Amino acid sequence: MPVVVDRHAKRLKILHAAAEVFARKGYHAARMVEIAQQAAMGKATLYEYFPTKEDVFYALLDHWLGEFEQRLCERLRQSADPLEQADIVRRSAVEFYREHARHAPIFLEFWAHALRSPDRRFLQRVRRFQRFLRRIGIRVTQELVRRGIFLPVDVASVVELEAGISDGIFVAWVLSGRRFRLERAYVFRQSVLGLGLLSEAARMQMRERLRRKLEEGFLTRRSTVRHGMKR
Amino acid sequence: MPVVVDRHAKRLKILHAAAEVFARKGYHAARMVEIAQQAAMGKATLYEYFPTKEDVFYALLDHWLGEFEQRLCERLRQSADPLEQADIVRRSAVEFYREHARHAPIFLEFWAHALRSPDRRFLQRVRRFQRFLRRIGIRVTQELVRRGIFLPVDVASVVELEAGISDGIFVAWVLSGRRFRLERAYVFRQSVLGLGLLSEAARMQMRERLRRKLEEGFLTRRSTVRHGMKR
Amino acid sequence: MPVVVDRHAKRLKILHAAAEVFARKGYHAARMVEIAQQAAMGKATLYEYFPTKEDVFYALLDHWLGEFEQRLCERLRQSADPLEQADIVRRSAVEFYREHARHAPIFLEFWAHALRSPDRRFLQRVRRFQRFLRRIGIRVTQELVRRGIFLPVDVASVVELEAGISDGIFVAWVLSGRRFRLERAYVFRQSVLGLGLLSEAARMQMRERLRRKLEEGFLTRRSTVRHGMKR
Amino acid sequence: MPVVVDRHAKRLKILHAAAEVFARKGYHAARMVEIAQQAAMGKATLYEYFPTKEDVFYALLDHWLGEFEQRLCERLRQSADPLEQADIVRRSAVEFYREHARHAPIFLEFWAHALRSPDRRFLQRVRRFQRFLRRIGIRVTQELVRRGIFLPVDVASVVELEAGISDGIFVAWVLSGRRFRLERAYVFRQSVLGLGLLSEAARMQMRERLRRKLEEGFLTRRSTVRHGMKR
DNA sequence: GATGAATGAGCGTTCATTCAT
DNA sequence: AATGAATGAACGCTCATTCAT
Repeated sequence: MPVVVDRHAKRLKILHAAAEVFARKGYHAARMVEIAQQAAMGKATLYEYFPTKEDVFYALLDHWLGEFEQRLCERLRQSADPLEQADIVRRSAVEFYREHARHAPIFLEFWAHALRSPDRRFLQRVRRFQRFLRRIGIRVTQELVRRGIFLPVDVASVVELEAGISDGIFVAWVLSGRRFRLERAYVFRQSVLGLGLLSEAARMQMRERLRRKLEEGFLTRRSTVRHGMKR
Repeated sequence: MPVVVDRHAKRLKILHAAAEVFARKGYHAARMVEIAQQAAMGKATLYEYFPTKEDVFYALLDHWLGEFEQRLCERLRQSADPLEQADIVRRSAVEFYREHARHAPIFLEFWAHALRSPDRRFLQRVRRFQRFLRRIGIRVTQELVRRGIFLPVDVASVVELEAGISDGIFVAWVLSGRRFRLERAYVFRQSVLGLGLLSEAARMQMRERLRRKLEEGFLTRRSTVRHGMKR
Repeated sequence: MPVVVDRHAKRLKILHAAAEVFARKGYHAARMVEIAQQAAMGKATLYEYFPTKEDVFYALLDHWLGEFEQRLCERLRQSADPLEQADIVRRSAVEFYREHARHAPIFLEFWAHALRSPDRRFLQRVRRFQRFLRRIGIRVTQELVRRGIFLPVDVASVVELEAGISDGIFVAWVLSGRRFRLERAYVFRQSVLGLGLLSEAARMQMRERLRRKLEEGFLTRRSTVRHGMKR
Repeated sequence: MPVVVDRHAKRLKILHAAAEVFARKGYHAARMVEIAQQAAMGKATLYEYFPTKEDVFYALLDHWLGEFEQRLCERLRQSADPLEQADIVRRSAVEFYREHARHAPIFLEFWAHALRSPDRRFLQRVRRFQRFLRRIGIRVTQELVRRGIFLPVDVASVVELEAGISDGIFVAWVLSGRRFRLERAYVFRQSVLGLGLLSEAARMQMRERLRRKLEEGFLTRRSTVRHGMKR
């Protein structure tokens, strides 16, 4: 039993080390020996836990997505209100990305890798995660429509769009060198979508608040993307 | 003079070959010899045109982005109306992505590469392209606000969001195995944003049409992401 | 501790193998894989011990010169008499060259390489060795002058000349296909220099013996250079 | 006929260009394209004159040695006195080396190459040159012995030694970074050998002059090898 | 005759993985 | 279980040489 615990802890240690090195160098430029050094263990020990380098990469993907899935499930269980749930999802995503800010470029590689590796696990895992997120999104959105808060819309499309926006903001954030506040961008997104999707009644109620958000934007003076990009 | 033409034509031939191989295998797994074979020339000939493999990769990025920039500029010159210009941008983007559907995963790699290569050109080029797009977006959006078509909003943030959404839809499209129609997704996005950003007056006018779009969605029955993902 | 021994032993094994291959093919024509085969190990193992081919080459130079320096130092410690020391130097040089007869051409390459490689270590090492030899030569010659055995001469020049002669004989020996006895050539050199540099008193004493050497020469009938060169 | 002249001139032009590049980079690091550029002609044109790179190298060796042989022959024809002839040989050698000071390292490479190239021409040509020099040396030395100027010595050995010394001084000169005056070193050599080989009668006559040379040495203060070597 | 464009054979080096301890 | 030493398969790149004009 303690052996199992140790084994699991060591696996995690390797994954954390791998995350650092992958983030720093990229999957291909990362060397197994660097990961081993980062994990403060011998090179061959890695192979006791993962049969190949690609398996380490996959395990990292699975670990992160699984962790997020689990955390989100737990939190959603604490509220039945769809609006609150929408907030939980958004906050969880932001939190997750912020925690892994250093590792952000790895996600782009996961996607690229998933699309081309003969190893189908990557694409399958990514899609499973997408289905997971979309399922939640659909449940929440359907409830919003049912309650008359949202206009009658094609729920699946809205969710697909929201998910895409989420990834898109993330990409922009990473490529900009993380020069804006991710939370504010998500709130801004929410406001725009809200103004677009809310039913007339709900809209009337929230209009002023949302418009103020739109006027504010999310690109603060000190960290405006446009300025940051000038160099 | 014919030499110049030949040289340029051969450069393009190499880039097209490289695009195929990079798309099929990914940048790292792509072998120079494969690119040479694909281009129906000797391996060393590549090196007459590009000093390193990374230079081929960069040249491809530059070629595609430059091509898009140029094409978009030409088209925008043909209209002064901001609404039409917004349409031109959207249609050009969709057209570009569709043309390069086969090469789509390469863009994810460009991004990932830009974020980590010691070769700064990649990031610089990507950011230059982003500035180019955002500059146009800002001009168009400002005009829309000025004319009272859009609500008063933080224009830079809206443009940043729109750009992010655009990339996000593209990522979703690619990861889904291109299971939905890209144009329809863009139109859907436009409708949601429109309902969110339009001034009351403009909104009244277009509401019915936009709502119908929202009800329709962009995930057709035959090519729904959820279905596609079942496997 | 045994690890260190092994590591050092393996390094030497590689150097010996490299010496064979360099001697057979020359530095540039020598292939790393040949050296590895000669050393009965995998190609990559070489790189565990030496980062580049040029480093192997340098290590060989350093190893040989260092070995000679060390051996010579030890032997010189056993005698304080300058005449005996001159003999020790001469005998050590001959012994060294004979031991490395097979590798002789490599030395020409060391010289050529030292003169042109951007890697300054080669030239620095060769010059350090020269300084080492000249320092000893100067000490010995100064003593010979001080004791009145040699005429008053510019010691540094004599030593420089002697060193040059030594290298020159070596080159002639190698280029002739080693067709004369190296020791005898060195003795002959000693006799000529002796007759030239000895003071009158010393000269009187040794004249007959030296003249006999001069009459004998060092090109034996069986291995005359002129004969060897007829083809 | 004019064609032949042109062809010969162009051959020479190539050889001069090759000499520069070989001297700068060494035989192996020298690129055919560099030689072509240095010769201000197209790369393929070289191949109209020399079938391979090694042929250029050989032609250069042959050109230089042949030039020297021819020049020496002409000069020797102008005097019958062996002492004068010895001077002519020495002066010609010094003159030759000085003219080709820039190319000096190439000679080390000729030697190294001759010893290992499967192309026997190199060794044969070098040895032919050695025979040529030794033949002259023997004639001169025999005459010196016959006239009683030199002691009775083994002429072939003396000549072999002298040739070796000549090469040795050259090597020392090159490796030292040409920090001493080559002529003075040769004169110094002559003095030492003279004092050693002259018969009693001749010795008496020249003793004072030669001893002064020995005291002077050839390492001038400003350009002493020892100083130069300290760095 | 002169040449630049084209090329494939070849090599140094890397690194994921295995093995012996 | 843990590891450093060993390794071969693999690849980017070079360059002497050839070829088409």
